[in-house]
Amino acid sequence: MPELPEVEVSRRGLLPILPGQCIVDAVFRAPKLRHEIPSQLSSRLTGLRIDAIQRRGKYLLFDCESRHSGGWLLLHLGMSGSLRLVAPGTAPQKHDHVDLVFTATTLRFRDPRRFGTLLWHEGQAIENHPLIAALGIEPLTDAFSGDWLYEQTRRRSTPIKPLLMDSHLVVGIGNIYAAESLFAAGISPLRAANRIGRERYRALVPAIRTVLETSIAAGGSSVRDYVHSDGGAGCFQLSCAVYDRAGQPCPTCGQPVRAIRQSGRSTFYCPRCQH
DNA sequence: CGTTACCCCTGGAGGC
DNA sequence: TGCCTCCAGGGGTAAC
Repeated sequence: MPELPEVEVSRRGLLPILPGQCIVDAVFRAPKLRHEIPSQLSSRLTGLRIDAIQRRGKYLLFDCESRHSGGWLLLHLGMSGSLRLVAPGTAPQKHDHVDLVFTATTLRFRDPRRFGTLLWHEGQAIENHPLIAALGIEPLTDAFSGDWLYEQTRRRSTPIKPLLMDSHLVVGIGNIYAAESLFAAGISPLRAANRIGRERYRALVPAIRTVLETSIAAGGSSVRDYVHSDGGAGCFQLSCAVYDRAGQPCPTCGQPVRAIRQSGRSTFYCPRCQH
C-alpha cells in the first residue's frame, strides 16, 4: 500500500509527537515480519529516547539516541503496513504486530501480510546499513533531474515503468505513482528506457515530482492519531487517472484505459495518449 | 552487469 | 453457504 507519499505523511504525523519521548516498552506479537525479530530487541529499545524520525525511500528511520551509544530502528511498511498512535492500554486487534510504548501514547504497527520490515542497526552510521546503502536517489531532491535520469538510462533496455519502480535507481515510486507519472508525461510504460530522449525525461521528472508532492499534500491534511489511512482505494490523490481504471475512459481522450502485466505487476495506461 | 522469476503472507472479490 | 482462483500500493534474492 504505502508508497513514498504515504510514508512521508506517516513521518510528519509522528514528528510532533514522538521526538523527545522515551520508549517505555516494546512489544512484539509476531515472531517475524519480513525478518526475524531478535529476542533481545525489546530490552535493547527500552529506555532509549527518540531523537528524530527520518525517511529514506520508503523506510522510516527512528533515531534512538544513535549518537549516544544507541542506534536506529528501521521500519518499512511493506505492502499492507500502517501505523497509528493509540492510547496506552488499547487492546491490540488482529495483525497488530508491534507496539512501541511511550508514557502518553503507543505507536502501533499493523501489517496483515507481514511484508513489512523491522530492523535494528546498532550505532550511529545508518547510511552504512546494507539496505539503506543500496538505495537510489531521492525523487524530491534537485539532484533528481531529467538530465540525470536520461544519463542513468542509456544502457537500460528494460521498459521504463518497472525501471521507475527499481529502488536501486530511484526510491519511493511504487506501482500507482509509476503509472500516474507516465500518464502525466505521455510516455508508454512499455517503452525501453534507453529509447526515451532527453526532452521526454525532462518532462517525466517534473511529472513524478508533482504526483508525489500532490499526494503528500493531500494526505497531510488528514489524520492526527491515525497516522496513515489504510483505505483500500489507495492513492492520496482524490482519484487516479489510469491506475486501477481498466476499461474506463482516459480522462484526456476517452479511449479505454488498458491493463497489462509487467514484471509481475499490473500496469495501466492509455494506448492513445502514451507513446 | 542487466533483467526476470519467485517468494514471503493474509484477505477480499468474484466465479461456480 | 462454501470452495476455488486470482489479485493486491514491496522488494530482496537467486538464477538466467
